[in-house]
Amino acid sequence: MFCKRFQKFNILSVPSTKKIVKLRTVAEKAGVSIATVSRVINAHPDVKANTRLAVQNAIRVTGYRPNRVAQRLRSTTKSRKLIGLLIPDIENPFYVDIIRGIEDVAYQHGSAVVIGNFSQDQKREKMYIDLLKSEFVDGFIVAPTSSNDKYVEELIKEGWAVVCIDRGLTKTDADTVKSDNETGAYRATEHLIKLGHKRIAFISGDPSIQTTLERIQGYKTAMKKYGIEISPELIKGIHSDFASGKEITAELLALPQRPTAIFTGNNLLTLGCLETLHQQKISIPSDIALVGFDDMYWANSLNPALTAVRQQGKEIGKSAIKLLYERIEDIDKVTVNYNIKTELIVRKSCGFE
Amino acid sequence: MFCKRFQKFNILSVPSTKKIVKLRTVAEKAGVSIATVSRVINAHPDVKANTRLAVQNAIRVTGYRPNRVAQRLRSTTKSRKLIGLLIPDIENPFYVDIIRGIEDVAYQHGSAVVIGNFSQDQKREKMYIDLLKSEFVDGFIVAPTSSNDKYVEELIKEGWAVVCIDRGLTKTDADTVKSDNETGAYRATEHLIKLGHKRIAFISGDPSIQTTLERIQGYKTAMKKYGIEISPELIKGIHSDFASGKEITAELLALPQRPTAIFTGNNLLTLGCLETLHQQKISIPSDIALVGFDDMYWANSLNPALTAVRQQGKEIGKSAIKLLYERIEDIDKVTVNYNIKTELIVRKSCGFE
DNA sequence: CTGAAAGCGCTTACAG
DNA sequence: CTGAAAGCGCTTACAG
Repeated sequence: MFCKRFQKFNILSVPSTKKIVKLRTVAEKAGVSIATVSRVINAHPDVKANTRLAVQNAIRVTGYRPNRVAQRLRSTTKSRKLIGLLIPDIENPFYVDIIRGIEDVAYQHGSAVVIGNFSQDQKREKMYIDLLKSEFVDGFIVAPTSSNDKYVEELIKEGWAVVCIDRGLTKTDADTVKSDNETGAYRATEHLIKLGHKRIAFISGDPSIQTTLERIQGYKTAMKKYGIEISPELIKGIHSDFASGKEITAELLALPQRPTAIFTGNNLLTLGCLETLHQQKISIPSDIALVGFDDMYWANSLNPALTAVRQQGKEIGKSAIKLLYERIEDIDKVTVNYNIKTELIVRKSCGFE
Repeated sequence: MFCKRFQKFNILSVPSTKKIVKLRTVAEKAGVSIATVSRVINAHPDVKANTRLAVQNAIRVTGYRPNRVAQRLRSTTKSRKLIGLLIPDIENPFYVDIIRGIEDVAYQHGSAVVIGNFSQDQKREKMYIDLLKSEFVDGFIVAPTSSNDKYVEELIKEGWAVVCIDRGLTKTDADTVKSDNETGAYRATEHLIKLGHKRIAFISGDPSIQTTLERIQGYKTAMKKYGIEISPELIKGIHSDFASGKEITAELLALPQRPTAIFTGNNLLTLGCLETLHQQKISIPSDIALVGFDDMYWANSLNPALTAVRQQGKEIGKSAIKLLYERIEDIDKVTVNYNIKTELIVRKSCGFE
């Protein structure tokens, strides 16, 4: 058979079919049954040391690798090292940080991660949930679309191992790992207040998301604490994306009485805000001070460098997958809530204290 | 049985085991054999219309979803809609763009994507390749670590469907989708030259990567074309990351004869460069002009907005997965090479023409 | 057009 | 401690 694909490599070579070393091959090599080989692979204790050695040797010699698909189909009880990850918006680098943390731990455990990005679209979310169920993942890490995301609730009720990230669920108990949004927003607002600002705008992001509400709460608490009146016109949120940041900043600048400081609710909003500010030649921090939620990798390359609330995205990811492993191990254990602490990184976009 | 997990929801509820509607359930409901149900699911033509309707109805009523694991184990010939994705560095947002393109098309096709981020680490790459093989993915999309990445070559030789992204393979024929790096670099350099610059530095990134070499080539071609002498001290590359960008910029600035313009080889290098520039209070573009390879989402939020070579990351991803589907369909078809065009986006970091 | 049966590569009681 | 056998949920020749 002639194979175009390998012309460059060797004109006579034939496409080898995918190599298939099975349990049977190893068993024959080692002179035992496939059951015994299976036991060695699964570290079953009741195998004689000599037998184990012989099998391990046969595995090495044959280059055997278990077929994970067959393993997954056969065994219902144990974890088969496939994790489903449901991300609301892969364009938001905050989630990429989380993915990195998850992937890091998954790699240590030999788990594979199947990713589904649903772009805040419920239909798409549902499709991915169904798909991941059909793939019989061990469990799900998911950022629910809302705090009463019915698909995620259903998943939990059906008995799947689920860990929520970034956002929790109100009606159903679930392990949750998120940032301490309220404190983070509080600190950022307080920082601005201490610098003498009173007209502080908050570009909040999508107000239907719990995270947004918590950040608004933090902002308000700080304002109240320092006895500053809260003007509703200064708290604005539509979506949590770049375009909204841009647009709302323009609205804010057009206000009869301009804010002297802006606090943006996430990294995309910050970038949108910056674009408008630069376009209108507003200088930071002399004309307007700026703090952003999310301390991204580019924050220090901005001019001026951005003062920002750092969320430990990678840490959130790591905690989430560790919790998921525990949940897989014991589906009925008490649920926990992790509030990963945030940190205000003071740089130059608010001026100097 | 008491279940802590559902306390909040309903103190009496019991964890339902995962719902299992199988072929058998549907078959009984429809009064046919499981073989017939299977045929309907797989859109086999030889099913009587009435039967098909009855089965489809039973599927709907029972809420049946095929077990993809069993499907994958059983059927060797057809695509089972699981794609393996091997990414060298998920921290580089360029790859995130690619992932988005891939995910977009995968979603349309009902494919799941298993992701492996190997952080430029060959051992990790190997582990993920083995893992994805064991999962019997339909095919791989991979950015090889180098142009003679032996693991990827092996994969192809073994008969797996593989599409390379961002970087090609020299010794083995493979479908490849990448940016037209040389032209992109050429245009950026030419832009600087036309603005009157002669001492143009190029912070190239990791010189062991093919992509880097192509960009260096583009830079050199432009310099020669316009009769400008190439000073080796102005072409520097270590790694393709933030730290290198920062470091090399500092070296460049310390040169007896400073460059008047810098061209950075990727988005991470650009950010590193910017940090050093801002720290040293070098003003852009009046002290130094800057062009970056990669036009990221933050480019327009910089001050000044960055002139950059846009790579169509999302487009690369889309083309790659489409090619992969074709390759899965026909493993022996002639390989193709796509050079996705780049575009110079002129903004303000080089001054005005 | 449809069904009975074999089998994908494993795991896991069960028996010895 | 080990093996023979059943079976996970499907697909696919084969026979009718």
